[in-house]
Amino acid sequence: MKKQATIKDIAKRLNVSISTVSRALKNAPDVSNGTKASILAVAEELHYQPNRLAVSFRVKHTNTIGVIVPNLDYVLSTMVKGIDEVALEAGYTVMVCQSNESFGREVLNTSRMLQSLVDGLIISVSSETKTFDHIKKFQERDLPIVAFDRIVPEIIAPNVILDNEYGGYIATDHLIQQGYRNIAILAGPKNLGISNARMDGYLKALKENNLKVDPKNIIHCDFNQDYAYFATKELLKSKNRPDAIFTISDRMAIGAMIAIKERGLKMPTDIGLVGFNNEPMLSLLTPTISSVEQPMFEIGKMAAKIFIERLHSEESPITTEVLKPTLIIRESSKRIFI
Amino acid sequence: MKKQATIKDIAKRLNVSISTVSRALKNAPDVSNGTKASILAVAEELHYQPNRLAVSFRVKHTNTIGVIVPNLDYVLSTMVKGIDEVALEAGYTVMVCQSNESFGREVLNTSRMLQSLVDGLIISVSSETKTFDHIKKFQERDLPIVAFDRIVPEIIAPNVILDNEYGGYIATDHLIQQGYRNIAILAGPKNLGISNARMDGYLKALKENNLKVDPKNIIHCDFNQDYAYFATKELLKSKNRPDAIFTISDRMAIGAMIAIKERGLKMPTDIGLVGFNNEPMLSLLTPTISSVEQPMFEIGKMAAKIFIERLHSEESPITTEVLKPTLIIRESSKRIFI
DNA sequence: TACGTAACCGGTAACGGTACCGGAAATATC
DNA sequence: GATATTTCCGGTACCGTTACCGGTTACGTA
Repeated sequence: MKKQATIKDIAKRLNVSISTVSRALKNAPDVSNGTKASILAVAEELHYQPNRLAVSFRVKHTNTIGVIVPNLDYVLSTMVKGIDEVALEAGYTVMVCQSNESFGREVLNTSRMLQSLVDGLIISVSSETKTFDHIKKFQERDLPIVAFDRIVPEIIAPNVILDNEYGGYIATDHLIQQGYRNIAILAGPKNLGISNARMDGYLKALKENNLKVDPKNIIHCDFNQDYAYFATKELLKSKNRPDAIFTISDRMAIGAMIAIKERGLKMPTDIGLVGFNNEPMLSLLTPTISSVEQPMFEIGKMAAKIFIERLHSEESPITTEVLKPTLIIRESSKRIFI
Repeated sequence: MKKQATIKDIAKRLNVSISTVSRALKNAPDVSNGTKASILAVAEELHYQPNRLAVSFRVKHTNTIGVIVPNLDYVLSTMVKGIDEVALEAGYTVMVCQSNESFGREVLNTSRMLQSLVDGLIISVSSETKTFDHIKKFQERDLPIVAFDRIVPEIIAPNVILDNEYGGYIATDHLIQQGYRNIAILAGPKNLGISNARMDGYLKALKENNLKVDPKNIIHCDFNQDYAYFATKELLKSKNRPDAIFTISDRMAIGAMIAIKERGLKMPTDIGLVGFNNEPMLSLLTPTISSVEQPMFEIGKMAAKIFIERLHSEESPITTEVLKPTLIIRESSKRIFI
């Protein structure tokens, strides 16, 4: 039981040629129903399993799609689940690799994938990634790539991303509607795409509501919780302290929350807080925290869908799909009850 | 730039045979240093990339290891990260698939992996999985498998699991040390391995401390938060209500916490609570919740390590590695201060 | 009857490598 | 100087499958 049956075995068994077996197995039209049936029967009997490696080697594509993500946190892993969903549906196998936010890892992964002939790449680039030659190699081989979550500049490829500006806008606008007037933003690192986009939304909302922008209310800091904690602590010390904070990630919101509590301020009365991503834990905190929710699953599905389209029709247009987030309002920012 | 260079191309270029090129590329001893160098140079120049598919096809193994997990939650995804770590180190590529806790998906995934000739399987089975033929197929083909996280009965293979009994023990013992005497357990579904093991630890701790077991304090319910909430609600109504609860997952602990708060009880004074897994959010709740922490990363690394060992030395012994969890004590159970 | 046309099937090359065998040249051994 | 031994390299079969090119056979049509 160690050796796997091949089409040769079943050909021998029936005294037909391997070509006939090959055709019968893929239900080609030029095989009689009789032989087709007997071939199928013998295949069943011998527990024949096609050797995908041999097929892939022959036909030069593998029906597997490479997926590279910086990590598998809540957001990314549900996006991957979305990719998985439609890929499986369409008969593709998904190969997931994590770059761990490391450029080196990402390059290694792309190289391995290229060598094993994945049919293309769906990628959310690492934060370290500044050059894109490793990705361009896919294009040189005419393999489709689609970027999601984080967009890839310099590369002409479909993108599936969140409308980050809109996310920043609805979060800020909501705070304004709740009567907050001196709203700070804990933005991410400067020059980072999503960070700036979310901040643009913030600025737009302020402008639309005729609120002036106070530079002191715009804080750039790392995504992590501790930075946000210290930044908030500083922010709350100032004489004209903000009465609301919008953070562009939930982790940062947590940091801000801790600083707020330490300062003895109450949410939402003294100060409002809105995060980004809507991680499940937010509804467990006291107070529960408002957040902007991404359609993660849909983003994943969309990315895979577009990928498969491009795989089939050589020159489908290169689009960038922008999905809208929704605001989940909870206690931390709900000051007005109607 | 569309076609990839092959050893044939570089052989032609140098007027040597493809065998020589093949040998030179893998640094075989019977090629002179001179030709080796020139071959390497030309390979570089032509951007030669070995076709892994061709190699795998020829040598009948792929240097990729299949990993199947029920999902990619906090625990599992860091275990996968551990697997990734050592696999990459050892030159293996990892192929991760999620079964979504579905038996059908799991079977599909194993089948695809078998067809694409992964070198073996590292698996945490889905909760639906009751039959194991799809896994046995790997063994029939002499492919190593190792089970982790959830053990696989009926299959003779190395296991890497947590010492769940010990986990239950330290959690319960800690509660006892803190002066709690009437300790309930929210166990998982009956007949589930990890559930029973953790409960055994609970029972052992009670026995060692000469506390009698009250059957009403043992609740079997689903892993999810809502069940735990309702179960706890019932539990707290009884006249002789427990003064501490140990839940075998953090999700359940959350459910219990909500019920406790609703009832107006204070942790840790009125009632103690300990969860399992130590998900990051626990330290953000009020009160912060104690929990048993798994060495997730280590479990993943260990699984991969054992896997690779078995891959290389045909008959290394079949062990089951049992890693110890540690207890993280937080506010929800810390009643005695020294 | 003869011929054209489907319908069906077989033979074979090829995909990119590896492994094995064997041979020639260079070197060592006596 | 003849033989034995390395050292280095080429030839070739082969892995499992598909694609392509033909060749039979059977059947319909004139």
